[in-house]
Amino acid sequence: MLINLRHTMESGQPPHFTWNSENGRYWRMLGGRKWEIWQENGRVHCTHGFEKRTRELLRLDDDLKKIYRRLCTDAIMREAIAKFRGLRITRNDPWETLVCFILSQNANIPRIRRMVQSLMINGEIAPPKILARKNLAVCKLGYRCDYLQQSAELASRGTLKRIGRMPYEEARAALLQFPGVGPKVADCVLLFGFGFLEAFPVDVWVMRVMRRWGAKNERDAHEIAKDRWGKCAGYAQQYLYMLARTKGI
DNA sequence: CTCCAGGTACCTT
DNA sequence: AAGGTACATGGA
Repeated sequence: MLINLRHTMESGQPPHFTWNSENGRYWRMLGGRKWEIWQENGRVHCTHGFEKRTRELLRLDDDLKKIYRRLCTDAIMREAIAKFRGLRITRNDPWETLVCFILSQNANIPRIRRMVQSLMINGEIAPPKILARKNLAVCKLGYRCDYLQQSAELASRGTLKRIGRMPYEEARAALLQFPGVGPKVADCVLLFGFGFLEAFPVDVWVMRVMRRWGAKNERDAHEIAKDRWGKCAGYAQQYLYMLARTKGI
């Protein structure tokens, strides 16, 4: 099984904000139990009883080799794949993903992580109904606080459950109705929360790389991504994001 | 002090 | 349909 756990867990995806790194292992609480994941001799291990959830989180059923064959048609992508070989897209809880990326705007990863951690109860992000009426002044969310609480209100009506049953385009339109959710955050939630691998979040880093293919704006970037990578666009995005960040593109 | 950080909402052309 | 700006907060 091809996977690099560190690249996967520490690449700005939701686990980067919701999981803890300790002694070379990763852990979080779920349902009052400690869920631990680690890698030895290439193989992924997890706390007994979490095998199915681990498989889902790390998308171990994705055929990474096949995805690479689709992506590695040019030098930039080949470089990214060589550098971050084994990086996988993760599949996370939609509500937690929505919270992470509403908070992500105009913040860096350490700060996003702090804000997310401040919203946790028993190791899980507080559910919509709680968050909607909780006083979040001590959480230092800045202007994102209103977005979050209004989105929590909307989510508390089962909206995310319904979105989960929609096709990609419809789900995207529905997510854009949430306060504080624009194109970038919507695509992150579609990719990391709902598992749509065709989603292509365009942030400042990805946009910088996409200029190499002639993209002048976000619309261009999406069009190019869809043409070149189709249902693998989400994977392409994650590799380009990591490459841009480490190379300072 | 200024600039920037996995953007969005809102206001002008 | 594009382009510009304010927005809280904290670290460099």
